[in-house]
Amino acid sequence: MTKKATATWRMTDALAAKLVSFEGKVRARRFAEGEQLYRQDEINTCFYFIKSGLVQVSIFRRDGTEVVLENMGPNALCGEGSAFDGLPRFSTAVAVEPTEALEFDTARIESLMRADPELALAMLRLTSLKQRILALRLEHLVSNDPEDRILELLRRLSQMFAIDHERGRKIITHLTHEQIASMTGTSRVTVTRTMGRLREKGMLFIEDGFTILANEVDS
Amino acid sequence: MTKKATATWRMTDALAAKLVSFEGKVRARRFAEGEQLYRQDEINTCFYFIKSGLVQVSIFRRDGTEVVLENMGPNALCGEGSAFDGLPRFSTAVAVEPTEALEFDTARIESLMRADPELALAMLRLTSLKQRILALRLEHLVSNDPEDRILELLRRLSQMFAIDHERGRKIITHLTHEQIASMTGTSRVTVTRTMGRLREKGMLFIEDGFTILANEVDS
DNA sequence: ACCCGGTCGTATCCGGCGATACAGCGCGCC
DNA sequence: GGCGCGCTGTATCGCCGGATACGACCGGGT
Repeated sequence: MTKKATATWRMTDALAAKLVSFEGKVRARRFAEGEQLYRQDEINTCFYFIKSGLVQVSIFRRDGTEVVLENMGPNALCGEGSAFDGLPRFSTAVAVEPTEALEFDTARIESLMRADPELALAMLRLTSLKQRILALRLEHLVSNDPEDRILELLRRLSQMFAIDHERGRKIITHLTHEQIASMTGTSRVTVTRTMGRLREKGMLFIEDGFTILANEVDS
Repeated sequence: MTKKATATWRMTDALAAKLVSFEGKVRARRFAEGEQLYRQDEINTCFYFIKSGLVQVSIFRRDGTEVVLENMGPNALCGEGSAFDGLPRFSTAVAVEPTEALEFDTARIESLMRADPELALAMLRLTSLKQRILALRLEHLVSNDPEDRILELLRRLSQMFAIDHERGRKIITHLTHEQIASMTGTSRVTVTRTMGRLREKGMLFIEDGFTILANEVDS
């Protein structure tokens, strides 16, 4: 029941390799637990490639509630959204574990891209992936059915982190019901209720703290 | 009460100019009303810059319901999401008016970007903007309050299309309640109910078919 | 004039989610 | 060991949005 490794996002190894190759050419940074990489509403032009640690990216709503967008683990990129369009950041990123990251500055990215034209393509592929994930989350959030919302999250985790298991795909990321609630826009109670129902239906199993998504449910 | 000009998205002029400058270097295409630019689940590598016309981008859910992502009007880009990551398209784009577009192929984009390094940067700025819009929609979709969901849409339209008006910002895009419902994940009935409430509260006015968003509501 | 399709307004009913409260439980910490 | 904290499982209740149905209105077409 390791509490660690709760990441909910990562990129393909090829893209990660491309970004890692800039080690030495960009600033290396370390963030302590609880330190912010960037904060909602501020304007700056940096984005971060996470080498190790864990960063929670979330939006704080007017009413004070927090919407968790992702937990970015090793080999994830964050902050590139507001780094490029020059508008205030729409999310906040805080390290929930000690974190090592590479800091790219879009003010200097042009010269980096000139030196390595593949960087631009890699970035585009990556932002495209993020766009896809966001659109799919949207698709399921318009539904008010919590089962739908939660299954979408589990399927995504299954694709990104799960390993094969006799009864399905074992998701090696552990999220509390409260975290799931905050990512799916439901209440904590509804998450347990819904996951209970899913278990009864045989779409889901719990084994020593890990969630197993039945194959036939796995899209 | 023109029925036309129902676009819900456009980009800044500077970015549009950059893409228009490729006229002649990429394929020009025309789509008849009802024709599809691309279809959900298929794989291909093209994306489109819309010169004139109107294209509806939507996701069809398993249960048959349709989630409208955007109505792309002149100076909008669509399809770049699945063009770059090589995965099946997550949305369908169909021309709802006769449409002229420039067709970019990511298979050839590398040479285009080499010829004009600014293209990559323009694309990144654009996908970043889309990421922002999607994230903000997400922020409000997690809320189950229809008022919240609908105001988010209206604010966005206000920023993109509205003109100043004595009582607020006049949104020159006309959407039916049904379209709003499909974009906000509520029912048609709830949209009229909610907009009625907003009108009573003085946050909203209707004038010859156009919606006016009161200034103090305009974020 | 007539019909008709699309849109907006409104009523009723039902189901299910959110809020709240509380009980069991595992784990870590003093 | 004992205590406390965070997580999970349930119960109750109130409220509100979805489904459905129906009527009014408007514009276009024949």
